[in-house]
Amino acid sequence: MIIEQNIKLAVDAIVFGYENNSLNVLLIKQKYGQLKNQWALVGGFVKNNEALIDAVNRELQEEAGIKVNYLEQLYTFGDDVNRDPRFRVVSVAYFALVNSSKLKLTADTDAEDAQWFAIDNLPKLAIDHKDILLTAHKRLQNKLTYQPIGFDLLPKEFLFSDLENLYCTILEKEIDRRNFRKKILSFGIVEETDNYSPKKSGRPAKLFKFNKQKYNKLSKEGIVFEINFA
Amino acid sequence: MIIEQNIKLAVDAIVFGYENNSLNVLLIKQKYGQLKNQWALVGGFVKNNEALIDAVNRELQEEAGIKVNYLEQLYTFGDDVNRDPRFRVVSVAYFALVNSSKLKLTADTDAEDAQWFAIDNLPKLAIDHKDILLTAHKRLQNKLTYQPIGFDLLPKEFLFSDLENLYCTILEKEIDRRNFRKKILSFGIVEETDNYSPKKSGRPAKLFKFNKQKYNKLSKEGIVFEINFA
DNA sequence: GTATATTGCGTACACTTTACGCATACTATA
DNA sequence: TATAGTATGCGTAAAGTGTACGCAATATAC
Repeated sequence: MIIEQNIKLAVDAIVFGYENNSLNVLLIKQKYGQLKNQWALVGGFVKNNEALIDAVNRELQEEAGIKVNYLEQLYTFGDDVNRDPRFRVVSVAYFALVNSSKLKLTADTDAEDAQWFAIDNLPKLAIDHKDILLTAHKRLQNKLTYQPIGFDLLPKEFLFSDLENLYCTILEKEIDRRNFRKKILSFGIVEETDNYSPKKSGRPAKLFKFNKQKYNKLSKEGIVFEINFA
Repeated sequence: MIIEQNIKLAVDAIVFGYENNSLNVLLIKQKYGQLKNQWALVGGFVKNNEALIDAVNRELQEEAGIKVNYLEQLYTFGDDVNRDPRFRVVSVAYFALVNSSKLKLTADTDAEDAQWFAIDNLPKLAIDHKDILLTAHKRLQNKLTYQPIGFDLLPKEFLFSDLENLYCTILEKEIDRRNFRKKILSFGIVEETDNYSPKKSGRPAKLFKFNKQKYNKLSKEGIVFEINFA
């Protein structure tokens, strides 16, 4: 009975990037096989002696040439036995964040092309990858409200206005600039630097940075970092 | 390359029950194979044309003879390629809740025995099932604070003191009885019935019931049900 | 009756969220 | 160099929520 099992196991990664007030997703164009030339999530089959997480990182490297800042398991898609037209595939989806501003995408071994797409302007996607992407989008929106993961989408040093716009863009709502600043600063996990950003107009703004060590410390003490704006 | 994949896919269920101020977990004693006579989570291999969720419900029926009130995917365990001594198994774990008070466990086809164990008095478990269980326990504690899933552990009609004790027991902390009552009632998703519970001492207490329709309605409107007590 | 136990309601105080005012420090342009 | 425009950074009052209790009500046990 066990020996007869004929289910393939894959991993997929939903990689989010943020640039110019736009939330973007990394997609690759399939190079081979039945799904050739279709846009799809980064992903592939798990090797026999490979941890799931290693499989994801390998595919990220092979298909887009990148390393990500944040990676966590999202959900395992395996209820629709026909989700893949080729044969039964159960896919463990992972949720990833990168700072895309200085990133160079290089479609490698298995991909014809790798590109960023705005979340609100996606192409047609292979099989059920659109559903997976929507699940990931919800997770991102949700997680952003109680865990400071937005920093993984930004450069090391950033403006408060960038951080604020990131929250506005991802959560799709207006946030009072002054209350947002107060709230974030009250957590004590962002610090101002001595640097200023070159700007076109308005008062020069300090660059800030995220103190990950302090966050980890406070997090272990059970302190929560919730952002809740009506 | 795909054809050479040799990974087995399983599902496991962590079933929680609550009785007499004790949070319990359902375990089964393995009947066959290399893990014979070891206590383990309900679970087994997924069939070729079976949805993951169907596999879980089937195993719950086959190994313990039960249907559960609440079921959701928890996490997929597949990073340690040697977690199962027999061969590589990736397991999709599910998190389940039942009202165990009127439940009859019947170790069926694949199980030698099926029993409840208090979460703080567990036997030695097969392979990595202890880790899976701990993950589920954390999820339960966490989820209870923002989603009204406690009702799935109680009978249809229950005392406010039962509900309160359930929260105290699972969250492992003291809760002010009067503030808890106010908070829960403010959600508008529990209603009093005309029935009273037979008690040994103290003022007779009304039985309450959970209004799931109303919860679903309010939930869709974006209302959150957070319980946060210091 | 008196002691004990549990329920159900109410209220004051502290703390957090929310809305918004305004000085500051730069650029752009006449 | 005056003036308009723009974004930053700090502060404060009002509304809302959480927290810590007090206490009457209604049962059982003796």
